[in-house]
Amino acid sequence: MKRSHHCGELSLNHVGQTVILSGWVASRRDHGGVRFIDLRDRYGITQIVFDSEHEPAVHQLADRLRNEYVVAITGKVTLRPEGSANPHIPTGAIEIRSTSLVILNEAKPLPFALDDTITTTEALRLKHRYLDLRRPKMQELLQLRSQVSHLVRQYLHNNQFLEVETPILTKSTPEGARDYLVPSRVNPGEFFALPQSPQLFKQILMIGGTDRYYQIARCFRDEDLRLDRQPEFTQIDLEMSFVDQDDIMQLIEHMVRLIFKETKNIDLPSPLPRLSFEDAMGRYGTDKPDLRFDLQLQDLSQFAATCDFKVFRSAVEKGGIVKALIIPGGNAFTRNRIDNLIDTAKEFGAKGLAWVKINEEGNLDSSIAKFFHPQTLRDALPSAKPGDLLIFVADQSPIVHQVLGRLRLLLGEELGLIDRNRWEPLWVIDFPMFEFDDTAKRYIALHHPFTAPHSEDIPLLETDPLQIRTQAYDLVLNGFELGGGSIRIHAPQVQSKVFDLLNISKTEAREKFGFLLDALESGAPPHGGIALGLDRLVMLLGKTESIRDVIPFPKTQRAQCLMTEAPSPVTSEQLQELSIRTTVKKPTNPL
RNA sequence: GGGGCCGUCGUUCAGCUAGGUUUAGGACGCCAGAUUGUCAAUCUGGAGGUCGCGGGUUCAAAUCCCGUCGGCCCCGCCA
Repeated sequence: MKRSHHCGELSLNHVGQTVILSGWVASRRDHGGVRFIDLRDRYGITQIVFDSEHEPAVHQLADRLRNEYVVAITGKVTLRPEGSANPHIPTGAIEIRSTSLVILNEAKPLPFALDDTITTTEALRLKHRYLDLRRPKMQELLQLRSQVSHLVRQYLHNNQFLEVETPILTKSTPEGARDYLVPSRVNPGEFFALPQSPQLFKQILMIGGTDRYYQIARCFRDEDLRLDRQPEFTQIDLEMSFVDQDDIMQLIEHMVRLIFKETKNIDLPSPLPRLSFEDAMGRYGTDKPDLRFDLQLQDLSQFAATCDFKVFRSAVEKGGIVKALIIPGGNAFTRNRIDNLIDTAKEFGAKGLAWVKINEEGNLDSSIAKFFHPQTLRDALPSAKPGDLLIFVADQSPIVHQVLGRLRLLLGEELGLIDRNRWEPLWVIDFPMFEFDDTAKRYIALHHPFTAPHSEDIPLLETDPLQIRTQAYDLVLNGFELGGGSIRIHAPQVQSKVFDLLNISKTEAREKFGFLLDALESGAPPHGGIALGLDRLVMLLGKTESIRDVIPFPKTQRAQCLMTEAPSPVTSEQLQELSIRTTVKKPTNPL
């Protein structure tokens, strides 16, 4: 019995036809003389009727059906009786009057109900992922993900990109994230690493004349997990030769716009807004601002430098800054709520949080109000209104930005300022090339060490490296970093200068990236690229709150797969063959 | 490495902050019966947990204490 149709496609147009459907019993309703089941497959749900009057034998057999039994059904498509149509499902106008039923497989009672209003713990869903995946919502997300991948392939193929696979077993580069290591049996004591990204290979491909490369690439990072971070994740990875920053950004904008239009009929702005790293940090306190609400950081450093409040003045004298958030309606905040804000600010790294209420009469209401001339403060914060609460952080700028940036997000959430139906993509550009790590007393690369500086900034390599801005760009959507890329360094002298500044010695550089350095000296074209997080993109498009919902078989926060119970101990024979001994005290050896 | 929340029948939740009134309760699911128009079907009946695990306090622990395991969220980390 092969199915003639899917469970989501039958309608009034099919009335009278005899069809065969297969699928799972999603629910059953037994009225004695007549029994109903909802038959579900990937495409939808169709109601099946078993009638004792016309088909007593089939009706009798249907008594055995239980949830998630797998069945094949033959029957005639009929119009539902007057008043019993179900407007909630696409096939709700019709039903199948079954003339034959084959039970293909039975199913044990379920560990959890497969509703879309699922209330069970995620752990249970992950353990029984094969059941969880049957839920229409999960099917929809899988489908969405597939559709996005397909659109990406189609679009890039149409733009002369070659899809190239790069190695999964590759070389460990201890810079950056921790590597997943894979021992090599035939090279005792030596290890492959799983790629954190195909970065070096795609640059090599450009030097190899590939011109345009892409890959939907699995990447691996052995770091701690988060809501939007998994140890293995997928990137839309691409690289192009003989292009500049704008070429790549435009290509990606077109692609992302296409994806949003085709999958969700959403029109993203064209062109996407751009914000410099400096402005993003200054106004939003982060390099991935959520532009769905305003609540910008207000710079009060000038005001602070001349005010009577010592905390503010001395922060500025020590080279720091003072910034504020204007919380609309915050005058109504209770003392308790403000205290909570202060505690939160301290958790985020602030030494304290100053606050001033502007009461309805426009007067300042605060223990520190006496230090300020009300009018001077109002002049410094022209958009503050009676009824608002002002909160201030005074410190070195990274701390001020971090604290206020995170308070901004928190307050945006709490005050309901975020419109869930808005899509606010933007590019963040002109990242600094280096940061100075105070504890390690050395420069570290903000992006990665192959990122090219703006050509006019190259002389600064010799004089003032912290002022160098790069040809790097991050695509940000609703506060999530969707991806980032850059024009790469193709001049070997520039590359080695960068390694010098990063305190990577000639021998070290040779050991780690010798092949790339050789390649750069062998006719490297100017090139650049980008990588977009496919998982995050689908997560946002699918309006689901966790990256785990768009990864069919994700890991828990402890980096474990609850279904397969990976990772797991291996036999001592396996370890011996690999010349490996663990230092774990009580290895729970399986054999 | 650190902080927070959580763990009670298959599921979800109540009971815990006055330890005994709990043979641990409700709902969903499950099992049986009834039921010819439901789609969260309905009605009647039934089975099912010793409260994540270990230890302690106590005459008495789901309830208090300590430890431990697991899940989630966050900080660090993620060039």
